[in-house]
Amino acid sequence: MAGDTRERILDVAERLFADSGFASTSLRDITAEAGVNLAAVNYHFGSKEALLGAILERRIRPMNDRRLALLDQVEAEAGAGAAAVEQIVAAFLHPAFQQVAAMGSHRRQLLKLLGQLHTQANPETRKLFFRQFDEVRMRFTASFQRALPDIDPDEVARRMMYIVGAMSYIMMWGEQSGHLPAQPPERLQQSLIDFASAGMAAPETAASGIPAPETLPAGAAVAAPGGPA
Amino acid sequence: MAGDTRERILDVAERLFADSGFASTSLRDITAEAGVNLAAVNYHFGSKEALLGAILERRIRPMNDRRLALLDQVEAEAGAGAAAVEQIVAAFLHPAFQQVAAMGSHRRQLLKLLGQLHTQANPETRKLFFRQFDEVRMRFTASFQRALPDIDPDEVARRMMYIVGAMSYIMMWGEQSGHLPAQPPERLQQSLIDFASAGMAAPETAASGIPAPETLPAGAAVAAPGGPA
DNA sequence: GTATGATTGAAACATACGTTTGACTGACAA
DNA sequence: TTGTCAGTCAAACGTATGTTTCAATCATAC
Repeated sequence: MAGDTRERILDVAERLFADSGFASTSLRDITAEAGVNLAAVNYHFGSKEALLGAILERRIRPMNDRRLALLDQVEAEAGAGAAAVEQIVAAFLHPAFQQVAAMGSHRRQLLKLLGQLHTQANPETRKLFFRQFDEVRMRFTASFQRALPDIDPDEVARRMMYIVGAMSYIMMWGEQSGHLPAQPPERLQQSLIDFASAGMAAPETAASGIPAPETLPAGAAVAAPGGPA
Repeated sequence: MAGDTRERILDVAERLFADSGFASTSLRDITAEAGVNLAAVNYHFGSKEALLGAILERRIRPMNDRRLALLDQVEAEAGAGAAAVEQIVAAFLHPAFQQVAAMGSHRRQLLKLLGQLHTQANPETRKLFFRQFDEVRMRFTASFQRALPDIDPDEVARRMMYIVGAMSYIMMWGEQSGHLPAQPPERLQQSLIDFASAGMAAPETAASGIPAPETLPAGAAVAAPGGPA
């Protein structure tokens, strides 16, 4: 069992972190379930925090590499013109769905982990990690802007965030929502591509308009949203 | 200081839970910052977990009540016909933005807390809490289905999840993303309404289509997305 | 004023945590 | 055979945790 201990720790820790959160999962939980000694974590990774870093590294990097490769293809096929919005969206979403599918029964874990990153990991782990997304974000934003010259560039960037949010949410909670029939991944992916592409290409509303509910008489509101705190 | 201790605990705990996570925030952190005795939490709330429940109750219920009230208005104005998609979307999103705005400098906390709920709180707190969203979800889904009779009802429900995901994500991370200029809340809300309305009303792609990247030669992919684990 | 019940206070409780230690094991090279 | 060294192991370290205890305090009603 050469690199075996290390791998078992990674596998088990990934699952437990995702299920119960980073802070709520103890090294004793992990090592017990992995059948390794408690000290093995600090021996192989240095600290609990570094273990989290190793888990993220192992999963995220290949996914983002594949996103960039697909975007290269899409843009190459488009030649001098701009790529179709649906194609760019698909290049962004597909590796994530592929990743989740590849994790089999451990679906959702990667994304649950990502969601926890923001609040659980210490700032250094956080920053160091999200830098991995920077290139992906910039390349895709640029490609969208080329495909949608009429949309304000900042608005394009915001809409990319909406897509990330929608993707994360459906992957985390979609299959355990209960009130929705389970879907084959390809169908779900197509559904999200439909939604995201239409949203990304939506015409912009002029800056003036506050939507109708705001203008309705405030008396109809039920309760103030809590104190000032 | 009658109900004062209780309120101060709620305020401080809400902020610390949101910033550092439920498990990572100790009762000593909370009570020290609130200037109350350590035992006050267990006296007033019973347990740390129950404190979390009280925090959520205080914030979520008014927001959801307001959502339903706005939806009532929108549907009343539409009379016999179906309400406009944008109006329904706005009725859903506006109370959330209003809530966030009302929290002033503590923006994001509510939603960070919600994000953590899934992994941090124990299952009972979780279930008991998300039942608060059931009525909102069902009423809005029904309204959307009436406005979009051509879209499969399940697809409508899925798209509602996308909207929730996009909203949660932008509220949690939008303002600290760094690479996006800060926006006045009304603009951000309008931006999200544009995106969400277009996505909700998007035409459905036939079940057959797997998007283009899937069909590209697999050799172009960079790396397999990690092992089977 | 005094009794009563709610609230606060300081201290302790038992447990769980991440990390470190130092002895031990096994494989492989000299 | 001996030496080396990465890896494993049981045990302990110091600290932080949520919770409990019980005396002290406060407001209020009699």
